[in-house]
Amino acid sequence: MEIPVEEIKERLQAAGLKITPQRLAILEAVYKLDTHPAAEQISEYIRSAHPGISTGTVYKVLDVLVEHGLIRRVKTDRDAMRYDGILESHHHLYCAESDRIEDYTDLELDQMLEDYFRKKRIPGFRIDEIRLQIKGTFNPHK
Amino acid sequence: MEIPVEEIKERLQAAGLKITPQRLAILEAVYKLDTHPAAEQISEYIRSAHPGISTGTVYKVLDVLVEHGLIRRVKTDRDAMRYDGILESHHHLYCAESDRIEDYTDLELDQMLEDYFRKKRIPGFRIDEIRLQIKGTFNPHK
DNA sequence: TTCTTATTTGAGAATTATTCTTTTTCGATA
DNA sequence: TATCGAAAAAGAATAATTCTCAAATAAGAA
Repeated sequence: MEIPVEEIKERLQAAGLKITPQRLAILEAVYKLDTHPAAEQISEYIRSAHPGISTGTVYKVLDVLVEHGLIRRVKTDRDAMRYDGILESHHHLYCAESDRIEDYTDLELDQMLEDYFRKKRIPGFRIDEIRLQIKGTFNPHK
Repeated sequence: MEIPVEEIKERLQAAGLKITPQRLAILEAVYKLDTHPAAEQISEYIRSAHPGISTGTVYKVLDVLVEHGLIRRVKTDRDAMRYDGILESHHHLYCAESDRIEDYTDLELDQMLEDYFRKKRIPGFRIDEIRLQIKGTFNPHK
């Protein structure tokens, strides 16, 4: 996912956020590291080009970006919070062995789920969004 | 979910685990607290009856129980890891407002998903389990 | 039942991830 | 370009969890 800096600036601005070098660097990092990185890995990545950015800033900026809907949190059964720059509806493949998370997009599936829950309501609950955690193994021994 | 102690002992034994008062208390607590408790809440709960159990032990025992498939981890977008004593296939309703997690069991849905993924394979990935994170709001204003 | 041994626990220090506080800096509008 | 409120830096503080190691104990053997 290669997004030009201009586009990133526009997104920040559209969200009503000031454009700062730190925000640019961090948002760009989330886009580039399409491995659902943790804050730690984002820090590490941006430090090569922007050595001055403090850890606290990374966390704060990530929070702000999540609050303003520019990125998403992805939680695993493991340790740290991870982040995802893709906003389109999608699901995740989790591999416990490798701790890898991959995106899974499937419009047909989404349609099926939407149809299903339009008919079958859940009493006392209004659904905003459905995400599948698909657990399994990458490259299973053939 | 009221499970007799004998049954809990059997489950531990069936998993090849020694029966200790700590394990009994903790597993019982996860069953009783059917609110997807965090380690902290489990600690607090069992301390009333078993004041001596140390925090480290709670974490260690929870790990062991997860490893042996007696309970499950449930992670939210928020802070701490939470635990779930229900092993039957089920999904979760997340309410960001109240931080509540409720179980959602739907065999028809499970069947639909199973049928779907039997036909539509994901290349290079073997599915073990699918969990839905259904995000929304409890008791939406009518 | 008592013994034996590997397993488990307690205690608290250590680590990790994250948040908070204060001061300083800086982006954007006028 | 001056101003002001927002954002960042620094690092202390907190929360959740893990680790270490000595002491206790469950479960099978004798």
